[in-house]
Amino acid sequence: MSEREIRIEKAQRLREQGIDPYPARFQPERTHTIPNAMEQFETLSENKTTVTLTGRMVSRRDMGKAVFMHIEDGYGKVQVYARRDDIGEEQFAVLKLLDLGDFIAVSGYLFTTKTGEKSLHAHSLSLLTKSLHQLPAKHEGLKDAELRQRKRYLDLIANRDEVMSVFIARTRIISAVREFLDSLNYLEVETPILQPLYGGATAKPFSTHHNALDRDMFLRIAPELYLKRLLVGGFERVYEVARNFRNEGIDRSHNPEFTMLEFYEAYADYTVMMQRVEDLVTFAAQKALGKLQFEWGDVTIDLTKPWRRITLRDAILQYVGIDYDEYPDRESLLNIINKKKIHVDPNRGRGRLIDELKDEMFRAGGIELLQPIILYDFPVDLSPLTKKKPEVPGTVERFQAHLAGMQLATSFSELNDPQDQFDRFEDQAAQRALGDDESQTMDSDYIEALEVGMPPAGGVGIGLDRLVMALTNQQNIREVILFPTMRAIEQQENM
RNA sequence: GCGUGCGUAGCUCAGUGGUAGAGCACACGACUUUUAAUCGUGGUGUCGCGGGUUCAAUCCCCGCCGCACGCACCA
Repeated sequence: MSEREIRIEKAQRLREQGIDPYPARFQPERTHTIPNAMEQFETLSENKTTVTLTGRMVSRRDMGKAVFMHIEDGYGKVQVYARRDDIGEEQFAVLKLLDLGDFIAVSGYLFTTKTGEKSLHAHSLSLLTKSLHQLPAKHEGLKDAELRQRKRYLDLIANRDEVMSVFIARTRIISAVREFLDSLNYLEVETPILQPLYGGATAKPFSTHHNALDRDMFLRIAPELYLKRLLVGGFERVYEVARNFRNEGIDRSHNPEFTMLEFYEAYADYTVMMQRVEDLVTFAAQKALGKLQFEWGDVTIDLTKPWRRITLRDAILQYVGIDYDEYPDRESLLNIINKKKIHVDPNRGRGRLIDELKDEMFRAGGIELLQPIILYDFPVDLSPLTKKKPEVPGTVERFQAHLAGMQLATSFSELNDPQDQFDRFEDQAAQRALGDDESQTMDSDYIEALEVGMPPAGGVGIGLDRLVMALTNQQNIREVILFPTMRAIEQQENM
């Protein structure tokens, strides 16, 4: 007989004794959360005040006519001491049918055991929920990475402190991000996830079909083009905490669905947005986690402002030893790259080659480049939505913030010249025709919006999952996403 | 997508070409202040799935599935 069958039978025996293993309500009601009761331990125990605590039974030591156990609620853990003489024959018999994992309510008074543990001395207890499965072994935890992600509830139970603290941090960070933007009079908005055209980033989309409209649609790869339509409409500062979907590979820093913060500000340019990014990240870190220094593996990352700012050109020159401005065409740049024995895809355009040099830079820069850094002034090739920098031909007003070696934010002065935007889309379409299936598609409604007039504006996209990774020392994005995308496995029958 | 590694009890892990083990958990018993409680007794199983080699496969080979890591792609 399996553990599950044993527990189902126990539930049946409880029912036969008139006890519902899944009661709709219980009396008396919970009086305190566990930490709440512990905070008031002195007073409550002195007066032997009756308190009722609830939680999942996570350990248990049977001592004949008495039982010690620990119960855990959403906030803390406490030991319960239940003697037959205190709770009575009937309830003690019920207690004998309870298992690790069951939720119970316990009423009694707080006291300190002779070994010094603050505990709850039960005078009555009741079953709230019967558990039909064994909990993972308490001392080993749940280590299997696959099980941890597929059955996150088990992960949360077994590795409670570590796992819960990461996700609590995540929520606090995102709350702090909202607080920061709200305080600057940014308006949080929602834009379509289901889109007739996808744009705002270079990525492959997930496509789907709307039956009633008989139309193919896409899950958004970015909210960008909608948010900027709102600038056209007259909102000056908008942001969205946007779940995006990109039909691409999965690795330690990529999940097919991920959360991106985008915010746009009229009358600002990318230099203003640099300040915003620094301020936002440091505010969120300080507010949510109370510090600006963070462990990242063996290194301490320091978010203290100001962050290092360097042009992409200078950074690549410093760390890779190539000044790409000296190689203005694709062939000469590829030539020097090959001479330096840097491995790149030889079929790339010049912009892509520079992008690869940027990656090479982070490999070469080592731990120095784990610190926050802002790289600015990018080649125009890869930035179809970015305003050109008038002083430097071939360059756009764009920056990327990197943290812990990951690209954290990308930002630019938003292109608002409809003709220029049209030409860039055309250019993208040409690249698409050449087989680049990630180039952006012509969005003529967006062009029309720009024709109506979008004020000059700066915009930022920040990968919030990655921000959380950096601030919680998690090296894999799946550790900061509660239910990361998994491959399908055949469903177990009878589960 | 490619390469490497891994997949054994509920959990954490050993192990072997001769039909599978430990600790925890679990079952039964003892114990009314224990806390990795203790003591006694007893099981745990499609050894990821499918095929092949072999007298015999959990082990060797092939394919598949899943996961991890690296590369590619991307944020």
